[in-house]
Amino acid sequence: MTVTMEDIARRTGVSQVTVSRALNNRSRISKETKQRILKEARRLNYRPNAVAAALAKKRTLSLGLVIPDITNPFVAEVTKHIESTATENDYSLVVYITNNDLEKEDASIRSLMERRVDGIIINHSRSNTPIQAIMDLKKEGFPFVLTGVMEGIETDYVMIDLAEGAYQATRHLAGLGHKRIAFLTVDYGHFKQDGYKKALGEGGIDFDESLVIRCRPGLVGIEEAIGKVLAMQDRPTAIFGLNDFQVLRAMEVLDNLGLAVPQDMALIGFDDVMFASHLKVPLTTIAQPMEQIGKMSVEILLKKIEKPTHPPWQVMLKPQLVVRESCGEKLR
Amino acid sequence: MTVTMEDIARRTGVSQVTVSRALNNRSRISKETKQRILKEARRLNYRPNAVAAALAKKRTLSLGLVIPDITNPFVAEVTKHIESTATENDYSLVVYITNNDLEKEDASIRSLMERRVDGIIINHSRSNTPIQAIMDLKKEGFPFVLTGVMEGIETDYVMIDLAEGAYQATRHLAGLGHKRIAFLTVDYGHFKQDGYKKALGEGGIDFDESLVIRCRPGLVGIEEAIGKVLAMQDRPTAIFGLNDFQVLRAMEVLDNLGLAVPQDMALIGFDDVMFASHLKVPLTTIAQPMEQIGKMSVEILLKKIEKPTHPPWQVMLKPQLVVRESCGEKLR
DNA sequence: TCAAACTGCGTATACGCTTACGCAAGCAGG
DNA sequence: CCTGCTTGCGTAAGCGTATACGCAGTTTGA
Repeated sequence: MTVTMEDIARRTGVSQVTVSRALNNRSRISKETKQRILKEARRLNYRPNAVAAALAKKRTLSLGLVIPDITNPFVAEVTKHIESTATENDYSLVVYITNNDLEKEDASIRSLMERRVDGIIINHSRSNTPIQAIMDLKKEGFPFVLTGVMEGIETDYVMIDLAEGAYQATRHLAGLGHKRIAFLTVDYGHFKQDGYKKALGEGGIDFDESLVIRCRPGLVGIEEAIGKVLAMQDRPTAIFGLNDFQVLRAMEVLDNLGLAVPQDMALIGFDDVMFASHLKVPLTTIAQPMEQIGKMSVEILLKKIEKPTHPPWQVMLKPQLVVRESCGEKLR
Repeated sequence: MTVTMEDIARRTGVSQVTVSRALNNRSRISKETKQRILKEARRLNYRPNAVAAALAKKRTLSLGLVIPDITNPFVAEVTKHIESTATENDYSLVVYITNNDLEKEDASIRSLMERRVDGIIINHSRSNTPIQAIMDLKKEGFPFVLTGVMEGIETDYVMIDLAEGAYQATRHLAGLGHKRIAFLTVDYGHFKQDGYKKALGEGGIDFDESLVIRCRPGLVGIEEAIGKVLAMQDRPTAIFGLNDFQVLRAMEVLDNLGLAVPQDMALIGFDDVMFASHLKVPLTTIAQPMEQIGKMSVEILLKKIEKPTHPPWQVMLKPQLVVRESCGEKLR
């Protein structure tokens, strides 16, 4: 059915190895036989079998990507750049979407290992909950890169300076006169908390433990948290800690309650996603360099594949405040 | 380095074939040896080599996906359901993003063929420009499904009744009193045109050829087209034909010119993407059943893989008008 | 001018798994 | 007691490619 090197060899009167040499542009073959073989290959519509090549070379020329939610425009944009960088380097991308399900994340990574991808990029959504499959990758020396970090394990990663982002966000809010700024920690909260505290300090505002609210994952988590914020006596005037995608949900909740942004509640996002500037109330947010994140994670992974024993490459990228309207004017 | 069935066989004193039987849960093996083998496999931390299995079985248990732009929330949402349906059936997904580049689309499909994925889902962005790689798929009997259609080739597909969608959209606009409705055709325009004309007819509005404007691909195409619309004497009061993602760009252009939606120009989208209801002016649009599109394209592809010679499965899904604010109230 | 290097191939083997088939032992039925 | 089926393995072959190595003939260099 499908044509193999053997077929071409038979028809051109050479050995399979010679065909391999011709097709892979190797030396030690004469111009003439090479041309003859290439011509015959084209005539037979030969398609190299990458599976067989992978088995022989122990290299699949494919990378794995594990992400929580492609529907989040931030993830989508990063994915776009991961894909383009991968294909530029002749790698294909095997994608798994976990929906924040840790079991599926674990299963996805194991599946990628069995499929013998050359390396894996993981956007691990919960920095503080380690996952067995990732520990295994580390232990077995399987090349992988984290987008973000996982606590308690020394790995290659590309991440954002979250403390810096949180600092900029909180400082912005404080500068506008907000004193009670609720801090919703969905994940990576502990990184952000440093920046949050620092900005409060500089603004002469005391840190209030009751203002930091731990969210459960998923959109319900957001709703619950907003509820808690609104129920507080001495109600906060601003909320920080959600990413743009989550802020969208928060806006919806507030809207349903007849509360206006930013008059009744200031909101600040994280990511600076495509639609952020197009919202009813354009979103003030912390921009992340998505192209860089994507590009660098692939580049680091490829380096790791070359030198698996090299000490971890770790990149920390800077985020940047983008002021729009969701935090409003100066208070009073 | 990595442990194989051979290793397990040696350590348990059986043949490699017996190990294969144990691990793949085949019959003709005693409970005891099976347990012994499984235990040893676990002890050695054995990971099956899917590449070798694929070569032997001539089946990779992976599907290819070719999409134009993962950054478009419509595509992202469909992709999400494609992925989940694929993994539910033990398939992995190899994703290529073309950025509307036909050459990359062609290359992506060829790459997937060489990688011997069991089938391919293609979101071909230009229904009217056939692509050689797709013709080859067809000719060689390689299983694939189109999300949308390609003219001049009989294939399996899952698509939306675009004429119906266009009809609903145009009727809605006509019902609000719009007489001059610009029709921007980016792609699949000829399908939509039928519905557009039908609704005009019912509304007692003459079809005006000059109102249909062909857009070049990409965001610049949108800008140009908007420019043309605005430059027309007897300027149209509404624009139809763009998808939600493109409408976002249109809104931006209009906004920059100080034109208000819907007062100065009514806009209607296509897709009903996640952010549509959150925009400055919430978007009236034609909703597509994204989950169904994703699920069905995988299901059809899997059927095709089972029976490659079966006549094409072709599914036509219904879209639905969602009225919000971007077309405004009744005119006058 | 002769050894050394290079050219253009072929043969053998490996990659890790699956599938077809063979074969001895055990067991049932007549 | 013999036939025929079943159980529990093993052996052989194959999937399509890459790599190591060998070898005759030719070219190169001092």
